[in-house]
Amino acid sequence: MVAKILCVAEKPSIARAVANHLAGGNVRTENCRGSVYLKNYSFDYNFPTWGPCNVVMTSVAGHLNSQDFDAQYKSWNSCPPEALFEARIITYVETGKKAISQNIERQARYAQALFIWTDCDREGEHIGTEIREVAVASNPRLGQPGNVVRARFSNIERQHIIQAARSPIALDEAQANAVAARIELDLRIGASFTRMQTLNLRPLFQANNMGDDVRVLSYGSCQFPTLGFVVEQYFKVKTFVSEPFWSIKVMHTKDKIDVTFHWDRNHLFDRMAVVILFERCLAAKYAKVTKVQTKPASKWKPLPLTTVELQKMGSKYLRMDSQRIMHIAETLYQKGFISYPRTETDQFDRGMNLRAIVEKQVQGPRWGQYAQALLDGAFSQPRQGRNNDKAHPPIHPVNYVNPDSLESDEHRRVHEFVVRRFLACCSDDARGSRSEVAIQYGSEFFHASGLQVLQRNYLEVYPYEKWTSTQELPNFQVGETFEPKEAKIAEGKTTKPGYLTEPELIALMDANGIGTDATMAEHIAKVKDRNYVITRPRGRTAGEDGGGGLSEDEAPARDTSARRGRGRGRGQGGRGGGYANGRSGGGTGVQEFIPTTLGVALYEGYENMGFETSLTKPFLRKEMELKMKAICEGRTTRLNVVQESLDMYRDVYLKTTRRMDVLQAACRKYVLGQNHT
DNA sequence: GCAAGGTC
Repeated sequence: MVAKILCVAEKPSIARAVANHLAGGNVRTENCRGSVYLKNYSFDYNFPTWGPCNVVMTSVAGHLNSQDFDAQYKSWNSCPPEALFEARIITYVETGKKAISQNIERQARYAQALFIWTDCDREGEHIGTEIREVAVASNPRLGQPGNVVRARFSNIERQHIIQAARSPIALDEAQANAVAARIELDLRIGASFTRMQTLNLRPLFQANNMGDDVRVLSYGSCQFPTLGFVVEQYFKVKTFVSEPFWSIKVMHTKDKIDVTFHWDRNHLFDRMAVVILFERCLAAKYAKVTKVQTKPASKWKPLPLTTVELQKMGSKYLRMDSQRIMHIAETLYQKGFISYPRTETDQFDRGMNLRAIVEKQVQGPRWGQYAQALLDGAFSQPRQGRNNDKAHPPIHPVNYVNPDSLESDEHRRVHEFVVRRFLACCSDDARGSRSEVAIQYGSEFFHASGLQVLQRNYLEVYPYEKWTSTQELPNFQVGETFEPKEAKIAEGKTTKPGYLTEPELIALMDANGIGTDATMAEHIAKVKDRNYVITRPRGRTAGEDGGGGLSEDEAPARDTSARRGRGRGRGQGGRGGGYANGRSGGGTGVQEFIPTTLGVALYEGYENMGFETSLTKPFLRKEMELKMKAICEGRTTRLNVVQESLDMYRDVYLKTTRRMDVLQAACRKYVLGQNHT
């Protein structure tokens, strides 16, 4: 008798890819009843484990189950919010997912084995247990040991998939348990704190006709740290005090070329000290060349594209916010133009045929010639980053599409970026030569440097980065002495930092483990939606609005309408710049984040309570991550982690309600313009 | 009406 095997992937795209690889062209495709995008693929395959089989390959679409509190807790007035720390949680399949779970029930009924093909990460392991639960309920025989297995795969190259099909392993229960703990904690803590905050603070706003601004005062383990980053930068801007500093500059002209030598000490904050050192320079009268050096310099090509990098680059150069970028990347993916857009991987698998992907871009009107040049010999293997999520390759174009056929300019910009980034990855680093001249003048040392760009290489196809030659340095010889044309003390001052921009916020979230590649943009959108922060386009230059504007360090934003046209550029770096290709015009497009009075009030309120572990800082989320890791490694259990964490949050919750006056005072201070004390 | 995580 031929065995029937049911395979279930995490998403339709994986089901399709795996089915095509295993079926070798002989596959029957059926629509899944009640779902427009789910397909069932039937084919025959000879698994070493089960012999010749009839296979049905299908998928879910992410998590199958949802969880919520028992119906009796539904109303916000049904119980004190802290009851949600213990309230019974029910797990159910949402209406929209019924068709998916029914499909698995039907297909599992006569299967001898269930072969799970979810992503090989923690969430994938948990989704695997959800699939198993549905399948075993429909066909208890699958519950026998060894009848539910999973595939171990880290990309969808043919050979790799076939290898995975031949060597199934067991689901990792520990990883699934870690996720179950996260789900429970996020729900209990999020819901209880959200209700508590809303019920206690909203009346304050309503009494002052600000009820419309405050629908829900939500708390979430990702929302609050995200808000915290924005508020902390706001305070840095607000409390910034400019400090004067002084430096020495030495100017000279040789071979009709003007050079400025910069002080090795950069600058000092003590004017008298600078004056004394400066006088020693003048007293020496002659400067002596101590070093002349010309050495190769290169600017490295970018790493293969991850989701976080796409969002950072996009919000910096493509004039869209991260949520918009992800939405567009998703549609490009679904149409088959780019690979899966949610990936942490910044290394291409060695076995991947990158030249074949480059070849598809040869017909592109704007970058086709460049792609052809890569194929004609300029191709260079991409750099390897340090991240690999073992589930997806870096984001890359998979098929050629004529940009003019894409539905909007935003789609064209995101698509063009993905293509150009990929081609840049497959190119050589930019090459140049850097010359340096160092001099001693009195007791002090100075230097000048010049850059000549010799081969632009990847920069030709990647206009988002700049690397330009500077004026060449005159010819100096070591040991040569000269009397500088001019030397002077230059005065400067430290410049005010800017508010957080979207790429900076994403970088902070990424570094602190707040959210995942797929959810960061949602958390940012959420704190905007909650009226905790607003965004506005970053102004172009200091003092541009020519007076009359509000000063930089006034109160935080009070409404949701962004005030335009003020603000100043950052002192150093990170200015976003314009989109290259001569299309920069009109503003940099990068958005900056400013907390609202409400956002500052929540932040300050919790800070003023003086808890050891602040809710507005990323440590708690980090701790949860560590605990999940401990579950995965068998050092603790799901039950332990849930109990421990709930005990801790219960404690914070209790302290918060006891000191609700502090939180309320902060709200009054910022939102209602009243002083507390 | 609450969270964060998958995914369409």
